[in-house]
Amino acid sequence: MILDGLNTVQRQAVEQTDGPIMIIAGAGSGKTRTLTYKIAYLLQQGVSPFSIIALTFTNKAAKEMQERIIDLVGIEAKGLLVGTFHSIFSRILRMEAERLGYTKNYTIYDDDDSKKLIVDIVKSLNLDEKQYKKGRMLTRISYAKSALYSPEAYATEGLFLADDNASKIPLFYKVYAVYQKRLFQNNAMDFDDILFNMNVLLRDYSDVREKYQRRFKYILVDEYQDTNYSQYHIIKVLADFHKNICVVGDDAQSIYSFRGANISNILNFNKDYPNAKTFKLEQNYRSTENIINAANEVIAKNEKQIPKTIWTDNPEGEKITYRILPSDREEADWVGKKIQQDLQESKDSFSTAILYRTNSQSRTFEDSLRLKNIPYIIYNSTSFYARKEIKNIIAYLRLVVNNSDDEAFERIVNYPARGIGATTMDRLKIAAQQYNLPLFHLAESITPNNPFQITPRAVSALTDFCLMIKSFTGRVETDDAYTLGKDIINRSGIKTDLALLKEQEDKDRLENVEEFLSGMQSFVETEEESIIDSLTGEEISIENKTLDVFLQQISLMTSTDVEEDEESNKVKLMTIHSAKGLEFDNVYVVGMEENLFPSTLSFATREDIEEERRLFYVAITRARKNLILTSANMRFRNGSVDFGETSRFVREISQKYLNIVDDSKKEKLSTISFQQKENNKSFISLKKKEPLTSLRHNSLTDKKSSLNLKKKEEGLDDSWHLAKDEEIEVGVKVHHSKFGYGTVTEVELKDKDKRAHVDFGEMGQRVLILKFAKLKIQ
DNA sequence: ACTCCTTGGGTTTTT
DNA sequence: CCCAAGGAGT
Repeated sequence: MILDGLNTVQRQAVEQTDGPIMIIAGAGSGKTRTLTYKIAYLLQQGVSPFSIIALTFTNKAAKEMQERIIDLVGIEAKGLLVGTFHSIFSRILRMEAERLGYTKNYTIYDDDDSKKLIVDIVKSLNLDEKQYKKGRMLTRISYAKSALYSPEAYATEGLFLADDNASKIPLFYKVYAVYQKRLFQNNAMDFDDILFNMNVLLRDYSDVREKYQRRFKYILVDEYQDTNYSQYHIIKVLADFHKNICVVGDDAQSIYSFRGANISNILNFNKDYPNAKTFKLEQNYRSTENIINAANEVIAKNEKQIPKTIWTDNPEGEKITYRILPSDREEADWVGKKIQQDLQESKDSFSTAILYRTNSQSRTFEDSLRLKNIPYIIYNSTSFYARKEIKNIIAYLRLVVNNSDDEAFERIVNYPARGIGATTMDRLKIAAQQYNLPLFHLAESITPNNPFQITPRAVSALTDFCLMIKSFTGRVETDDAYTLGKDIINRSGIKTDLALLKEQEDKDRLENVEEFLSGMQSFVETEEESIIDSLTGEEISIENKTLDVFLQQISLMTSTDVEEDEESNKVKLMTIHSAKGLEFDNVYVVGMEENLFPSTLSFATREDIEEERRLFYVAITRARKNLILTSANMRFRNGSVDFGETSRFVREISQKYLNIVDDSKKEKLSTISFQQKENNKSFISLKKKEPLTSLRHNSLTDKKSSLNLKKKEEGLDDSWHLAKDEEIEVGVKVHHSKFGYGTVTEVELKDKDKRAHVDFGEMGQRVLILKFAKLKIQ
């Protein structure tokens, strides 16, 4: 019997097939295991795979689940609908798009596209771009959509309007309205639209609603604590007929409120479904006892949570290491060296991750690992597809598939250069706005004597361009993605353009293009999926290997969606957010400093701090065996230097689980290995005699910064010298290599270090630790 | 029309 | 610091 591998609660949760079910699954408690067994169990009970839908947050989680189910029950699992909210609903929307006025080839806009569109709109409405910032606009639009407020509904909601007024963006509702109109005109949806429109579809079309309500007899939702209102509502509607809904989540791991996730969805599940059965998976199979104990201590500091006791049978394990280092560079250096040692000790197992709060922290670690020849992979939110040359290719593909895609049109109409410059584009855009038409449709019908003052030469260039695109468009339905994509890349001139250039950078780009093409090829070569509903014989969907399907797929891909062989035997670098759901033997949580983690931006409210704490909880519960926390006393951030105190989260762990090593007070040179002295001579010499600024990340290559340094040093004559600690007194004039001239306003002794508060005038008030600051004095 | 350079602005997390 | 947008020069 397949349920043998489960513990009592897991088994109960699996065997309870019908009715509303909530599974509270602590970190490492076998959540995925329970979910996959549950689906396997349903199949074994004779439930058709076509009547099961399982929703996850990442493609990776979906893929893993699907594979594990196939392992359990074999080929029968085929036809199961397992995927992310966005991927499954965007597929359903493709089939039903016409009802909502889109075509099935609608484009999915990413944040970049959305932001460009917003800038355009803000300009056209003559609004102040500094007040109506694109990022802010997008966040607000996203917020409105996630709460299911259409532009019309938004404009009649007094609370929103009052808030916009108070925030000095009273016309935001207009931006939102035009944004939505333009998206629609472009036959495009942003990420939130996929969920929003799914809601509209279910609300307005009873046949569609009933079809899916009846079809999905069993609905399973992973990471339920991270659903927003829009997602919550889709699930609620879909489950309304059979009411077999099983949600799995952990309120302690809710970390996405910034994108609208609402923790009350999980906290209030029992209110929505009063007869719901709740199961708590509390035994942790992943981590050592020390790690679990520490994690429990940390999360106990939060007020809002579902009571539960996470425990483990695992051995106590090593203590958690907390190591303090002098600077971000030395932090990265130390982590690199430690990983190198670990590697030498256990050659075959290679399960190590470096987790950080912000993407920008990856740089120093990347440098450090590269220097030591340790293979690594960075999961960055700006991934392969975000590279310029790839974005250009994708824009071609998008325009071919969906001629109305203005963002794509603008991006490539003159790449490679074909004589369609800014003036022409401005005129074309004015015309398009006048007629409320997509750019392409205007461009293809324009004549030499047009009323828009577009020159005959430009008209001819535009016509040629449109004809070329159209010729490809005609092949979308018939050709496979690879054949068509290859032709587009060859005939558009992109390849020739890159091949002509001789710089190494262009060669790299050309290589990326080839890689992209081979990605298309493997997409085409994977088996075609045709899904037939075994109950009704109805064809549910056919995923042909055409370009439109390819595009839809890649627009929902993220940096974590890489092939397994690409990530095996590599150190994995990612943000803590991306690490959710993953586990590693060795986990380094770096940058454990107040202001960085928790982030300054979270200090405002208790809720925000609690979310940061949950994030920390997620971070430490990724570790199976070894957990290492590090912090740096000083760190370069946004061009200036930060002095960080130990994060409050570290202090929330009792000493009995911690092994604290303060490596920041030692003579710095002693921490640098022989190998590095060889490789990094100038780094050392800089450190010896230069002030702080030369420790910057790029000190070896960044010419600009050394120039800056010189500029600031100019005017310092020989009478200026490095100040001794005792020379620093209130009122003394000092010079700092980065901040310039200043006056000491206060001197204090803290953590055994003498610190000076210095007023640098325009550069602001700074608190400097004297032993690092290398202040000069006359 | 294109390229290079300067300037200015942002700076948490992402499907 | 890093990027993107705008300006100046070719």
